[in-house]
Amino acid sequence: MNFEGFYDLLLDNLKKLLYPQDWIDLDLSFSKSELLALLFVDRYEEIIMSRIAEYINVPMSTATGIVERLVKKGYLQRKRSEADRRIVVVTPTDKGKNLINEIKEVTFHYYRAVTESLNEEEKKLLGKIFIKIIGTLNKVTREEQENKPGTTMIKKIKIE
Amino acid sequence: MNFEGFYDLLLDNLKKLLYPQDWIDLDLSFSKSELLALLFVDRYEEIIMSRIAEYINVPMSTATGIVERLVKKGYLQRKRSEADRRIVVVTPTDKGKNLINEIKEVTFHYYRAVTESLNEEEKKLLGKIFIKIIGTLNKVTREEQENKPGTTMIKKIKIE
DNA sequence: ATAAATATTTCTATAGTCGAAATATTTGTT
DNA sequence: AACAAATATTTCGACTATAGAAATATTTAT
Repeated sequence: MNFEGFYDLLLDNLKKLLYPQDWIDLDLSFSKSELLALLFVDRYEEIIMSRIAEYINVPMSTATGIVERLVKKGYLQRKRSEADRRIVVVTPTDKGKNLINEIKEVTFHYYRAVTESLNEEEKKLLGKIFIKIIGTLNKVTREEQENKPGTTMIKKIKIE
Repeated sequence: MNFEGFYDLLLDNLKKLLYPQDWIDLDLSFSKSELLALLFVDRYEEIIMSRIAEYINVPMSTATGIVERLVKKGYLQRKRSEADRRIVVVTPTDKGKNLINEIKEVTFHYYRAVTESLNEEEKKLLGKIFIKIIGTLNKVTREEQENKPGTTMIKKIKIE
């Protein structure tokens, strides 16, 4: 596939890519951040507010709102840490855990739909490609940020 | 890659996927819809409001706001159709076209970085997977919509 | 004992979205 | 030709999500 083809394909499907709420069409009205937060909390089983804000990349004040809504909907619960009473620990409720399992199932459904036509070797290769791509994308992004004028930054250069 | 690995990878990178404004980090503060609208208008060079609303999947009232902002920022322009004066035709300005070219360049930059990092075999498989993924997303979404109760629809069933 | 640091929430302003009503224009009907 | 219905779009008002600043509570350092 050449670039032109890729670009057209991207345009055709960008809309779908941009609204992943619709990927996981489970009749739940979640904002993107809420979805992220829920998945993140489930992953670590127990997590503090600052980590959530850090992970979804929003200020604490926003994170408060996101978690607040998930608590109101009954998917998460908050409690103060005993060791340090400034800290708020967030955990999924049973309802939250059930929901995440549903999401995992839907995800699995997609995974299988894509991979079922592949043989073992291809599946293995796919994993490698995936990781390579993500690595490359991260690298390019980082390089671009370093090249950005205006922002003072240390640029690492290779000495051969 | 098995499902567990895939799911972890997805979680790690979902955040990045969800905020594609940051992919195309060009120092312009665009909402997702604005980006979509701009790319869409550029693609057809000349397009009417209803098509825009349809494409980005928002009500007309929202589309009005989106285009309004892009016009204010100088990327798009509106004019009334001579043939039918109810219709508003939207076209990109020169500034808008330049911006889109920049976006295309950045996209190409990423595209090349990824394709260069892969060997022939990997590229081939990737192309296959890409098309498969998009097809699957389209299919699954469609099926889910057909299954939604309330909306009357024809459901196609396979006879074996 | 008190100042500084840390974790979080509350408050206020702002941007984007949506549905309903309003406006302007065209098409169909008699 | 006259007027109702249909179409394309915008305006208005309500609501949600987000962010920065100030406030609160608690812990750590001096």
